[in-house]
Amino acid sequence: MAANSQFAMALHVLTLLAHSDGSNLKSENIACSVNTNAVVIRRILSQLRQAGLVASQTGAAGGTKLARSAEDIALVDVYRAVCCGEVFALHSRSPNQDCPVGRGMESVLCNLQKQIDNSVGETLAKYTLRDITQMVDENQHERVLG
Amino acid sequence: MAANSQFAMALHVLTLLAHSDGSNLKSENIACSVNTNAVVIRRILSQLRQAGLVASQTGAAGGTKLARSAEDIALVDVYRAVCCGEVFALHSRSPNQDCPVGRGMESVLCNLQKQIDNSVGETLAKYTLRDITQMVDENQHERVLG
DNA sequence: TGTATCTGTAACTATACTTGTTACAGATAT
DNA sequence: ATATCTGTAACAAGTATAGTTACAGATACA
Repeated sequence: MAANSQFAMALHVLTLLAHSDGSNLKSENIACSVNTNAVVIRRILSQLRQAGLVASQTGAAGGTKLARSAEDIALVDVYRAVCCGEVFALHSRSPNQDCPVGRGMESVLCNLQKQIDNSVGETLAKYTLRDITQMVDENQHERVLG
Repeated sequence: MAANSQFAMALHVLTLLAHSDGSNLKSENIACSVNTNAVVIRRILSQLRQAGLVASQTGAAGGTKLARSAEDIALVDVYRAVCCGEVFALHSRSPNQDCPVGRGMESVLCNLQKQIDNSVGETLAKYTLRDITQMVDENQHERVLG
């Protein structure tokens, strides 16, 4: 239990929801496919709900379904929803401001961080949830590399 | 002390080395600018050394200097050297293989992971250590966004 | 040759983050 | 009413990163 796997789990969850078109899925059933606890799933669903990607219903016969069609959910939307964090972190302690290099590094690194985040976002914007479901269904996993 | 800031620190270290052209820098002095412990710096230098980016000398009057000129060190080289890890992690437990979606997710996610890593690498390949030192020197931090 | 100074690395601690788990209040279909 | 679901708080466990201390080994230099 180390690195953040929320994006991976979120994509898995959404793929399941896309498959059960229209009907509510229970967190318990989703958890079974993802191989984790139902509460972990509900936590992820909570973030996806706040991002407007899914809609949940409480009570008996409740559950969660997609709030938009799979074609209208880009992977970057999922990425932003669970906000996995940055590719690299800045210094945990600020650099020494008495040093010219230390003084200048932070803003340079911060800008670089933003630029990398943008390129990740652009890559993830190329694919929709529908692309993922198709790859999972057809086992045409190569498409994601082409 | 949370996210991996080794790439940020490595870039800071290399920028300092690029400034002291030719002469050895002591880990203690580098640590002062980065605002951390000398051993933390030596650990990062160890990785940069293995990647052939710096050269160290033990003993009195020892220290570390760049092994190549700053123009010949691309940021992607630094990124690979400290191997910060992936943008997102795969499931910590494998998905349920009895579920069609669970069975298909892993390879799809793995391919997506590789593609993202490639786009990060391409972005970082655009800049060299010289670009960083210039931005730090001239405070033309905007360049990294242009 | 002896000493001071530096690196390289092991070992340990502290901290923080992620996940897993239990528990329970609130909502809702039947 | 009751069974069944979600939402969320609270806590435990595992792990990664960074910080720190300690010390062996290398080397310049008096």
